[in-house]
Amino acid sequence: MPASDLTGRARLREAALRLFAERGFEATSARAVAAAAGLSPALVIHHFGSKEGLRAAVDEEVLGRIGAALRDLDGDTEDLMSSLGVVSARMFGADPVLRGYLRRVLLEESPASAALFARLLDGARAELDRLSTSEGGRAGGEPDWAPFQMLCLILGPLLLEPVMQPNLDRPMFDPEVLARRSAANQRLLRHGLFGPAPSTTQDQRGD
Amino acid sequence: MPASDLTGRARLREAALRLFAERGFEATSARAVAAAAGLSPALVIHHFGSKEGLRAAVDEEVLGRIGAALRDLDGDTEDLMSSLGVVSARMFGADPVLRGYLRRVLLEESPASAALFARLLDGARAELDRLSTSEGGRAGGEPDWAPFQMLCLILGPLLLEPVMQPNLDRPMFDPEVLARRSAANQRLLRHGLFGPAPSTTQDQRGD
DNA sequence: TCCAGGACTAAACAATTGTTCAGTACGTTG
DNA sequence: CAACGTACTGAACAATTGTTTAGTCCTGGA
Repeated sequence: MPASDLTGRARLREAALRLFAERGFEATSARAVAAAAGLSPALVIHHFGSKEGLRAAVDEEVLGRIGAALRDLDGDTEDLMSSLGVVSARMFGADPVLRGYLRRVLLEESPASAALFARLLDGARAELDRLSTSEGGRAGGEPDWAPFQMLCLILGPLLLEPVMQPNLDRPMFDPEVLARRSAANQRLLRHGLFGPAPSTTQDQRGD
Repeated sequence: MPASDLTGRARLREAALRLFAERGFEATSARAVAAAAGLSPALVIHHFGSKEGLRAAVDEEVLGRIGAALRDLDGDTEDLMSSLGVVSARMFGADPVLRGYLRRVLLEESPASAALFARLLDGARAELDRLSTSEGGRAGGEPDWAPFQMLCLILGPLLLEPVMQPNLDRPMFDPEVLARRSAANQRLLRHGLFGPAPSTTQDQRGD
């Protein structure tokens, strides 16, 4: 039981993260969180002031993890167009709980979620700028929409996982499946759906 | 007051659709639905058996509307690649309430939502088949992922509307904005992000 | 006319909700 | 040792939840 060597506050936060991701915030009672942490419901108030305070703490924790992962990423920009794919793989792919929580956060209209999305959008824009100069050409179409399109391709699988997974025989975020999807996304962004054939021995990083 | 000439059952269902779309199912009380419809909470039980039954009725209504729109669509396949864009425009674009409800439905893992998504996926697949033969070439990359990518581009704006809208100065589903986005999506699917320049006098249908 | 049935309501039900309160155990500091 | 603050608890609080019950109103068929 590795959860038990955490402080009570942290145990509550972890349990809340898991339950909020599974059932959503409204559908999760403070009692359920406390029970999952093996503690008294009154502790939620004692540590976080209110259930809403608990949500804020979980939000902060999650956004912190994402921020850290994004910061780690700036170091290894080995290949163009690969970075956001690595994010998607390392972060979204790794932890199903984090995926579930993010899925719910991105659907709300809280300032925090809008800020997170704006950050992701900036990342995509920067990546596309680098990419377009290296690719020689100017950005196609409406350059305003390109970063958004890119984000749709990356976040789509995250958001649609619950409805898409039943149509597949393998886990969507299995490393191999994710790598193949990333490769397909790269090809789409570069050449469209009907571009040159994929080189079968291509490396499988990036997005 | 055009809502008042509906039967009580329909008024409850409409109010529920609106409130569920706004706040979500769990966060909406049966009393709130009844109050919005100007009726007694007991009527929810009388007409639908339970709050869950009300949700089922709303689901059926919404899926019915979508099904009808999809069926209407089969007639006018004027141009390749345009159909799903028209769906997105006519259906998702038209009604913000429907958008909100769909957004929430697609995030759940109910059998109904998976079935709806499977239908959309089939539509995308069929569209891409038609498109790939007309386009001369075989489908690029992993043809398994192509329909999913297409759906991500179409459903992405729907799902991400709450977090994306704050980054824009015009409504995301304004007809003109939506047309421009559809055109950008078409170009991406055909030629990638760095393909030929957009012909400025292009018509604005499709996706 | 009577009456059967559906639409509809007010009032109350038990259960669950977030939260408060009084109090215990415990380590730290004076 | 005393005092204190912090982690923590069980029991209770008021409010809200979905649902039930008993009953009223009204319409349509016999």
